Amino acid sequence: MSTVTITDVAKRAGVSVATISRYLSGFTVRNSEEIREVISELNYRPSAAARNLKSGRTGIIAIIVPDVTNPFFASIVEGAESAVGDDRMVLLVNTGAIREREEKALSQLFGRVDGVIMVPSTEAQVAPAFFSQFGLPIVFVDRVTLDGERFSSVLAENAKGAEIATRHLIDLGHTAIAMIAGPQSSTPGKKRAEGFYSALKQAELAVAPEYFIESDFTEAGGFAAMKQLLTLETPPTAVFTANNLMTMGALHALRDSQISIPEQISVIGFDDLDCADLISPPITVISRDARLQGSQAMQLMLNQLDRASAMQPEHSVVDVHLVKRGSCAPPRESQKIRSTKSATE
Amino acid sequence: MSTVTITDVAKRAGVSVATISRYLSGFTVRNSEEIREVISELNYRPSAAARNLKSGRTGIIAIIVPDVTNPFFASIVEGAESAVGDDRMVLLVNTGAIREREEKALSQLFGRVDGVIMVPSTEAQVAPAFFSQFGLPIVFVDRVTLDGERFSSVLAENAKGAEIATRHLIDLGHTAIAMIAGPQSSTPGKKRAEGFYSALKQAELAVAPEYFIESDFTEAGGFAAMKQLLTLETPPTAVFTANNLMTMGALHALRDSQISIPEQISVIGFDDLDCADLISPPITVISRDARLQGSQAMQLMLNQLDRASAMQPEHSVVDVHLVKRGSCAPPRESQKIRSTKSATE
DNA sequence: AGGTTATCTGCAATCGATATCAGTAATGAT
DNA sequence: ATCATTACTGATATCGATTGCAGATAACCT
Repeated sequence: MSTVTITDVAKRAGVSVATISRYLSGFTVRNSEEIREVISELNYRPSAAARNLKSGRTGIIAIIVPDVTNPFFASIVEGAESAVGDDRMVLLVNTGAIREREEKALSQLFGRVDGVIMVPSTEAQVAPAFFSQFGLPIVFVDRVTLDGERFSSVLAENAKGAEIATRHLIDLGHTAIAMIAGPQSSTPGKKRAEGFYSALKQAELAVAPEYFIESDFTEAGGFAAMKQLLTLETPPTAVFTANNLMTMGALHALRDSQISIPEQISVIGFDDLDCADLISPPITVISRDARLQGSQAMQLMLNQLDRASAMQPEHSVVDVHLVKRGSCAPPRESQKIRSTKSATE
Repeated sequence: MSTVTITDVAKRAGVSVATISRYLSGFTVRNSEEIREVISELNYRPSAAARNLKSGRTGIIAIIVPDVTNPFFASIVEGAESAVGDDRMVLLVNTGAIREREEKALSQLFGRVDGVIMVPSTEAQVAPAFFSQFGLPIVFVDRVTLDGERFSSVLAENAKGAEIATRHLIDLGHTAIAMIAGPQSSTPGKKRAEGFYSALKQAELAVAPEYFIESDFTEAGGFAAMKQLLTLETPPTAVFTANNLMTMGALHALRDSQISIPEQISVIGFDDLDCADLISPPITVISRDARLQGSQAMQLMLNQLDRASAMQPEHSVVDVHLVKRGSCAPPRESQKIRSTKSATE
């Protein structure tokens, strides 16, 4: 039960600790057969702590996410985990999107891990810069911080995706299009809003300020925002929700108010839902491969770790694409007329 | 940039390393003010590796799950994470339910962590026994292994939940009830099947072997199983799916075959779905608090770590309850006649 | 003042592995 | 037989912190 060390193995095998160490490192030693036996007999496992101390490496890569129960972040984590390789492991930190916890995690992590993959909750974060000052590599996923250019990152085509979504609604004939946006202090929140405005501008559509609601990427936020849109004198005929959770919230709000989709309102979301195709109607979304984003982030991390330590940051971007299902349709004639001046059914 | 050690601090402050160490451990030292300054000036962080080596503790608790992208496991992880406290962190291992990877993780983990919280994919697992032989605490969540009694665990009321689900269908008048079960080699797979059979037996209903399909807790498995049930000469009028993913799969199969719920078949699942209430009809399920399961598991782990090391294993069980939504209804008359011979209401 | 605590300090051993360095045995070449 | 080369081996310093021990200083008591 008490821990068996390399010294115990050496004694038992009648050689020096140096020889055991060499055997473990793959060098050829005289009586490797006997050593193998002694090791399995004593059930010896080299102490990771001692190795860390000598080598300065821990073999652990941290991944910091706001919330693993969000399927999107779970996929990123899973992707990163899948790419980590055999000789390293992943340490997960869940911050609940609370900035203090992010910073505290970062400081606790120092010395325990070889690098950090991070999905920051806000761009205003400064800790990473401070952190990397000590030479620990950081890779950002999905979001960056203020000085994000200095670090490797794997983003998504946020603006493009939002543009595609908005244009899809425009092409269907909608002119009263609302957006339930994410926090403008976060990368995807900001970029998706930009894409939305850009598409409207290209179509020369006026932007009604009450059709743009900045929410918080949570289901409750999406619910509240949708409810607010429904109280408007002339509610929009289509709505673009900026992430999966807010899409869920908006759908709940619509169901709660007994508004039918897409007859009364069209809905398109950014990021797929687990059950988007089981909902009636199936929900049209902008989708991208979150798992790939995670594994690419890990790849970038491994590059920094294994190649030269002073490397240029690499930036990678994953594709988005439109998944047409049944939640978007042309506005009804009455709606189109209504949209400018009159009331609801 | 190069790492600053306790020796650097000692030199700069003009005292011995022992004094610095004592300062860090909270002892009163003569010139603590100056030491504080030097530490922040040099931005000194004690090396976790060196501490680990001396103390034998790592401050890291591992959690091994089959798949974090399964919302149920994600909730367990989140719950565990939330209860870990300030001076420890959680290391996540995703095994993809592959047994080799589980065992490999276990052996890699040894020496890197203070304890392991594990959701084993099969009861046949023997590695944990081998593992705990070295004195590392293990807590099982949701599932146990063969010698599970010897370790702490946090299970759910699997059999009871399955019984409630099945009885709910029986009470609605169903007699031709099928179950899409999980692997009988896993705890929840087995227990839920037991609950199913037990409820049928209490109602004195015959058990048709073709109505019991052992699947694998995956969406694809649920899909295939449902398709198979639909090919039967007399398909069941109700089906109980043993986990969230298989429920999704079954729903996809039913949609694919254009079978309407609950008119043509009633569906009840074990474990809630993120969007169970957005699907039409909303899906009735047996639900339990996975997050709580995770946090309780962490609590049990902390007990073992902080209290006496030679402690009796503790066993905890979380409640389940029926969430009635719209996917279960009495069988139609025509169906009832077909199924065996008679009916209830 | 002298003696006894109480409080703090530095030295050095220690945790368990790795890596350097010098040393030994075996092999081959001449 | 001698020397060079190859192929291992063992003793030991080292990584960066913690801790037992003995010594030093200050505080307290009679």
